[in-house]
Amino acid sequence: MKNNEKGLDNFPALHLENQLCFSLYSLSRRVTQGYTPLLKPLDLTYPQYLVLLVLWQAVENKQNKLSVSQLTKNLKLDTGTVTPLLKRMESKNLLSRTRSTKDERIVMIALTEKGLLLREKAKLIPQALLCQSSADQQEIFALRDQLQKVLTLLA
Amino acid sequence: MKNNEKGLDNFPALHLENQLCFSLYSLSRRVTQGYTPLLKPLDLTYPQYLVLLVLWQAVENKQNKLSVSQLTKNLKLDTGTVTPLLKRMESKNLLSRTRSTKDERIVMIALTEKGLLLREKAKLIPQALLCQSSADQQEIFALRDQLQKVLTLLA
DNA sequence: CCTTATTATATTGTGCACAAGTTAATTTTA
DNA sequence: TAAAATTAACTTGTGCACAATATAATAAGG
Repeated sequence: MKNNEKGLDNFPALHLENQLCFSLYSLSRRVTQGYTPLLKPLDLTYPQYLVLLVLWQAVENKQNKLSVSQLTKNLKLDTGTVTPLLKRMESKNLLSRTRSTKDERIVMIALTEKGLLLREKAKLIPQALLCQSSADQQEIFALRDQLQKVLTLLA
Repeated sequence: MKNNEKGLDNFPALHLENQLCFSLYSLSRRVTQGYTPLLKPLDLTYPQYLVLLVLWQAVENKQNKLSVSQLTKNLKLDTGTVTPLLKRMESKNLLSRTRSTKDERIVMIALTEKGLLLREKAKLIPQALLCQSSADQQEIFALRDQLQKVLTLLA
């Protein structure tokens, strides 16, 4: 009887621990889980936090409104994800959605006072995560740069 | 008027591109998107493919059954994710779910013939992805090892 | 103009992901 | 050995993620 009739062949390329994809997938979820307890007091989910990061950064550049498409581009998510996400955030009074008068296809997103003020609490989060990670800052930055490099290659 | 009344403070730690978390999150989704066109001909989603990877590897170790909890441990997912995932795969006739007689709390998962044979098609996938990635194998392995290292630190 | 194409957002349907709570079987312990 | 604790899997509810499609407004071409 041949080996493969018993399913005893070796397919090392198919082993879970050999796959970059699985490491990425696991670590990404693990990191999100690390954020959860810090975001819960702010009543935010992780994707909602990412939306606020983009809007807060826009404010620093004196842009107090972003279109939905600018947001989806920044977040690298599609409208099927972002539209309901923004609606949930609107219902929590974190931002407003207003249709542009110049071009009525466009919906502009602006932070509310509540959404802007949340930044004061959120600014403590990155440092808190670094502390609990026991990985030093150099390593985190190196990994981030390597990930961005691969992401660019795939884009 | 003070600077922060206009929201013009700088919060570089809150900038999207400075956050490891966002790079991980984006790249992980991007890699899954790379798998999708290759998995579609096999009628598999990415998490379903991961389940099969675990089961195929078990077969190589002459284990033709794994408990649900062994699967969740390998995949680092919780039962609320895995139970419905396995039911969908059972309904596609990729695997069987049988309650253990020794301990009736335990449900054992085994590949069907169809699930086992799918490995022959799936074994082409890792190489296909490497080819389209334009990143060389050394770099992929280095990144994978770095991710696993961080994952261990956080575990 | 008026049609055709494009763009911006929204909707629908499926499949994860996970917190929280449930149920039932087994193990531990008093 | 009966009560308490633990374990394994399931269920429920919310929130993404994305493919595919729809709708409506604007732009482009004839």
